[in-house]
Amino acid sequence: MTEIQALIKNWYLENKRDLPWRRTKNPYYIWLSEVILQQTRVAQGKSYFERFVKKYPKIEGLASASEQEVLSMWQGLGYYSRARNLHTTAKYIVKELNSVFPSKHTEILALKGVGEYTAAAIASFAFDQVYAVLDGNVYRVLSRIFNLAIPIDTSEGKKQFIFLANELLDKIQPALFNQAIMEFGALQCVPGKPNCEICTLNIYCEAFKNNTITSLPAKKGKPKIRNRYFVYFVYLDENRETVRLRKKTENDIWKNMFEFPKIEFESVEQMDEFLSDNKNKIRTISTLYKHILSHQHLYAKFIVFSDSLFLNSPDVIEIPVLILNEYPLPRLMERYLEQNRTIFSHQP
DNA sequence: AACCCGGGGTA
DNA sequence: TACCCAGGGTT
Repeated sequence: MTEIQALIKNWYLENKRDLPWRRTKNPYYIWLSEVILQQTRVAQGKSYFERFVKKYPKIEGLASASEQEVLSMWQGLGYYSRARNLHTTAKYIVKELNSVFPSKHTEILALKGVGEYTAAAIASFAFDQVYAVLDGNVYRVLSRIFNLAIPIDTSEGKKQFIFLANELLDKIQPALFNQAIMEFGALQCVPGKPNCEICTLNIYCEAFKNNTITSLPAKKGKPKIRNRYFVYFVYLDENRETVRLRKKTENDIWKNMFEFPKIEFESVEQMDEFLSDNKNKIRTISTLYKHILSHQHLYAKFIVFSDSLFLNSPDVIEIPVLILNEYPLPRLMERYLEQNRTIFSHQP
């Protein structure tokens, strides 16, 4: 656990961006930046932050501005209730709190427009208090490191992630660590396909080990379906007596079962391109098989191939067609064999 | 728990 | 297109 903490902090110190709100401990500026960055990318919010700071260097200026002016300053950022709440809170702090930004977590959380995430961010960044931030980045990083597939958009899921976030938080340097884990999520542990090969945490990342990166974090709203495209190579010998199989040892579907050697593609287009490029070596080509799994939709074509590609791979074995049924085969393979008994004349 | 709020970047 | 972004408030 502390090893993971250290790796995240070290990664941050090596890779962090130079951002204006990281150069201050002024709670007013921290708060302003956090509200601007709610559901907003750094690249989009940065110039707005700079303009606000220039126009309202102190919270009194923001408080005495008109709401219309504040909304104009916010124009183009979206989620305009943020601007209204920002203005309301500035007036409240100036008038009721004598312009002193509250430092108690419960008081920060009570401010209009400040929720759990923003309260933890302000408490840690401005006041070095031990509160773990939990934003979209942190959900993604935690779900992957611990391979936690519970949906993040449920109350039970949220509870578990809050627990994990507090567990992993560096209690000595909460501000540094909070910045670090978010930056790590924003730059390295990105949505979609992160480059896990170069990630300094990959040896501790359970999702990387289990090949579940792209399906995390899980959400209840819409289950994430991954589309995959396979071309299977059917190597029948001349007498149709043997065929080649490969044992799937990698962390993936159908681990330790057998299938024909295959190439995977990212899209139908890529798959079709490969097939047309090699059509002179293809003796027969199957129809497109669609195979539905809970989290993946597989699209597969089977080709009888007259080239030695794969034949010398160490993990490809030659199997008599007669004993194919002694090997554990995925249902997709089984479906193909059932529909092609004429090709596999030795199949019962 | 479900819904609303937004503009913009990215694959 | 679909997804996601340093989320929060209301119902």
